Amino acid sequence: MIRVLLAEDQEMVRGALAALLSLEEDIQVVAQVGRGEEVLTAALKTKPDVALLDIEMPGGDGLGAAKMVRQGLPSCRVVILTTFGRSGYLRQAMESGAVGFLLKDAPATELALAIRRVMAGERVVDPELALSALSDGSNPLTPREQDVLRASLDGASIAGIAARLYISEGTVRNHLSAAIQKLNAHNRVEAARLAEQKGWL
Amino acid sequence: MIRVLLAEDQEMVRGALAALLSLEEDIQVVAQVGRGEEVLTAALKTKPDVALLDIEMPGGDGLGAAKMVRQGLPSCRVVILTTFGRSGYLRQAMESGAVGFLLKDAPATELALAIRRVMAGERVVDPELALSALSDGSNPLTPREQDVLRASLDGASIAGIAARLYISEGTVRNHLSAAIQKLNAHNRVEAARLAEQKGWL
DNA sequence: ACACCCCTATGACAATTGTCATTGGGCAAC
DNA sequence: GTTGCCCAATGACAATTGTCATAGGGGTGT
Repeated sequence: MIRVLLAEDQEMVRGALAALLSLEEDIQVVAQVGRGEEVLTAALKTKPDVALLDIEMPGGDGLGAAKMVRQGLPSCRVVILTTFGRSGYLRQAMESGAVGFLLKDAPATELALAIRRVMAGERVVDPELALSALSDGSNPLTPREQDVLRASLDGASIAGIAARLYISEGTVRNHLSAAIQKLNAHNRVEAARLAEQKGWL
Repeated sequence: MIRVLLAEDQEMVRGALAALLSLEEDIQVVAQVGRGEEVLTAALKTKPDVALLDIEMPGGDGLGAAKMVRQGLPSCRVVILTTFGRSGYLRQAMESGAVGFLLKDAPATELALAIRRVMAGERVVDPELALSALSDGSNPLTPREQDVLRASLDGASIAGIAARLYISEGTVRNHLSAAIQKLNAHNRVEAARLAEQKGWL
């Protein structure tokens, strides 16, 4: 019996995935959580064989949770299950010690298969996504550039960003200008959109 | 036996929801589709009692599909199941003839309950969301203002928007300026974000 | 017929934004 | 200890963006 921990913030989706997995004879969902920070605690308590983690969650994302699980319960294999096929996410997931990376777009039948495959010691990654992660290269943005772009996402003004980050407006404009050029964008909004799309923020 | 049509673009979520519903003795999923344009055809062929529709789908959104189902198969009750609790979505859903509006954040147990309730002739809407739809009022934006905001979402320049809509740059700036004021924003990006968040685009 | 709103457009002005050159401090690699 | 990178800052300049007044055409409703 494969013991699975399920982390996913949308309750209805989580419950539905649990129902899906419960149809499999050899799989048992032993824990369900809806927040990143609850993952490790639940893992330590229930000792699952596989942790199935969403990335976007309140209270700490699934990538951070993956790292903590690897540390605190090395016997547990981590599989990321996410909506977005962002190359940066895949890269971070692998660096965090995940052995699987699934998209919610994939057929429902893939889920149980993937779980069995990681239990058999294989890695499970959509080959197309793996390719795009390679061709996209790694994140070219410095930490500060990521900060200013993240702060640009909701339409804040330069003055607003500067205030939020406690730096001068000129510095904000310098970072933005650098990011815009690295990403081949024409303004900060496009740059922020591009960076987010690749999972670089 | 309640016959249900399921429309949801993420295959894994769709399959999982189907598994969830199949656990109920009195519910049967008779059709599954992943695109808006497939909804009506499938509904006419399988004559479901309830159509469970996601909003964001490729090939025509769930709100348009709801209207078509109401027209083509009046006996079928439409329930919207969506990630985003946007007041504009709720309003449009009701205008499209939906009798239920569920969030994917809601507990998984709610789903079957909601289906049974709409079959009993009730309407099912999150009360909190209904309130915010009332307090938000209706969409204050003119069609053209919505166009320019939608075109602003991806960070296009004024020149780019003007080209896309075949109007002069000056006109674009007029529409944007009007929208910014109506939404109490400080620039077009913030305005676009606010409008999208309310389901006004 | 008239009022009203929407769309389109222009010109002018002010404010914000993006670019570039330059400086200086801190830190890590070699 | 020198090189290189990141961060922060300033000033100046150019480009883009937002505001406002104004105006004509088209459609709707009364």
